[in-house]
Amino acid sequence: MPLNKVKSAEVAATPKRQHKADAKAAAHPHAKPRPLTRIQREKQDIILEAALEVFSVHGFRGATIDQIAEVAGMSKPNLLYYFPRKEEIHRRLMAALLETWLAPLQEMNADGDPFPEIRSYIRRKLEMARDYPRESRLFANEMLQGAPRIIEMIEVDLKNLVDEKAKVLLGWMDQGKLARTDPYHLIFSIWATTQHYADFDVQVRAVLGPSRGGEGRFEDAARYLEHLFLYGLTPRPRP
Amino acid sequence: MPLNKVKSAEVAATPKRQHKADAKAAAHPHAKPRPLTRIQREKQDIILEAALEVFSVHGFRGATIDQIAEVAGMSKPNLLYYFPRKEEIHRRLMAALLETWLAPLQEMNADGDPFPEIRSYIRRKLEMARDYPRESRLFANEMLQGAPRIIEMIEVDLKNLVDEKAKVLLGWMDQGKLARTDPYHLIFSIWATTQHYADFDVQVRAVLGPSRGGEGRFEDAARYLEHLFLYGLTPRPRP
DNA sequence: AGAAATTTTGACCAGTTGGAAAAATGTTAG
DNA sequence: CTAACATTTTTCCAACTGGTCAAAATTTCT
Repeated sequence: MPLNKVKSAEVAATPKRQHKADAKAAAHPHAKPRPLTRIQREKQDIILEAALEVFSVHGFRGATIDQIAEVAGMSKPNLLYYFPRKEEIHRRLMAALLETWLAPLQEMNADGDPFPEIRSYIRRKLEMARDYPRESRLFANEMLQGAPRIIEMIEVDLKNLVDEKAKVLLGWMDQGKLARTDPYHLIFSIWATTQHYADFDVQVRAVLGPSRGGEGRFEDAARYLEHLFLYGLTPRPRP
Repeated sequence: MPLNKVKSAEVAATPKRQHKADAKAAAHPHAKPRPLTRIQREKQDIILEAALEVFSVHGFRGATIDQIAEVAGMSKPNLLYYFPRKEEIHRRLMAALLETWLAPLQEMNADGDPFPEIRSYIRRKLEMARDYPRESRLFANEMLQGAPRIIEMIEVDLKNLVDEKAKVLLGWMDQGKLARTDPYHLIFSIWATTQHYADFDVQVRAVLGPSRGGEGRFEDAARYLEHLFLYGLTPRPRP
């Protein structure tokens, strides 16, 4: 018996009519799902894009289907024709997000040298914060709520990946190529410092002020982080 | 004319009856506000505590008065007797939060030596993440939404404080006591790395696993961060 | 073109939400 | 004790929410 989804055993107190698609799928569990039409793919993309916009700001509970529909430029029932329920939209978004999210770390290569590898990992994460801030906020929102909808993926896929990369880091430390520190917290600190520029963007810009809060802030951040992770704050004698 | 609150000039499309307290205050702008009774102070505290619990998880929009009332153990109308509207509760929470939030940075002392000062700043922030995770999440939630309700405080109070401390850091750098880097991003990185342990707590615990995800994780984090900020990741020859 | 399938709309619904009003119940100073 | 005040409960409401449904409009396929 699978350990998850135990909830389905609950007695359905309210008989809750099912959505057409659900009903059809239940009737013919082996019916091949009709391939998506062009319109279906296009509209689903529009909806997901709009949902990203809304969910990333207000979180799951705070976002409404009406809002998403409005941003997507369609009526609520029309939106619900493509996604039978709010949760479904969010689920799709999160599934896509997790893949994007893991990719940069996956690229960290054990055969490379630690500093180029770590440096370009930081760069990639910082670029993601710059180019996909909504995705970053969506993820943060889910985390703040205790990740109820993705905890399993975090506990399995993400954990496995980090375990693997922590070993890589340990390997480098054993070879004396990297200071001996906690590889897990090292990874956390890279996540934290880079995602900060997406999640706390308002604060960063407000504090930097108009003169330094422009696009250049990402380059400044990259330079600073590079220095921090390489040398820390101890002053070094001028060459 | 004050620059904020311009919205009151909007034509009130719906005549929206005002709350009793509001009406009273408007009628006698100089009437001295009756001092709070014991019960009032106690109940307000209970409500704020409950609101912190709920707002920190679901954000402003996602939280409901009913939820807060239930956590506070009272009826919704009863709660509304103490705080005329949802926004008011949130405002009070944020005002109190900001003070708590700025305190640790304020303690950073220009006359001290940079490393002890920075180290203990990191410690204090990490302790806050450990001891007040809900406050941290409340703050993060507000940031994710673009800080609509506290942007002014961020732009003024927080910015001024950071400007001041950035000067302190620059002073240390000029004295050669601290590596020359961007003081603003230095402060950001301290915020990011420490608050991460509150805001992304689920993730941290999931990735560390049961063996290392216990309370000890904060000590591990402190050790790691100390090393990171002091020396970075460059390996140093053994003494 | 015309039938079949897909997409869109408008009307609708039950439950939730923020909030108001008033009546009922304490509490306290004189 | 009792009048004045503070607190709590009950009832209520309009707007919003997630979601359904049948019919109409449009697109696709033959």
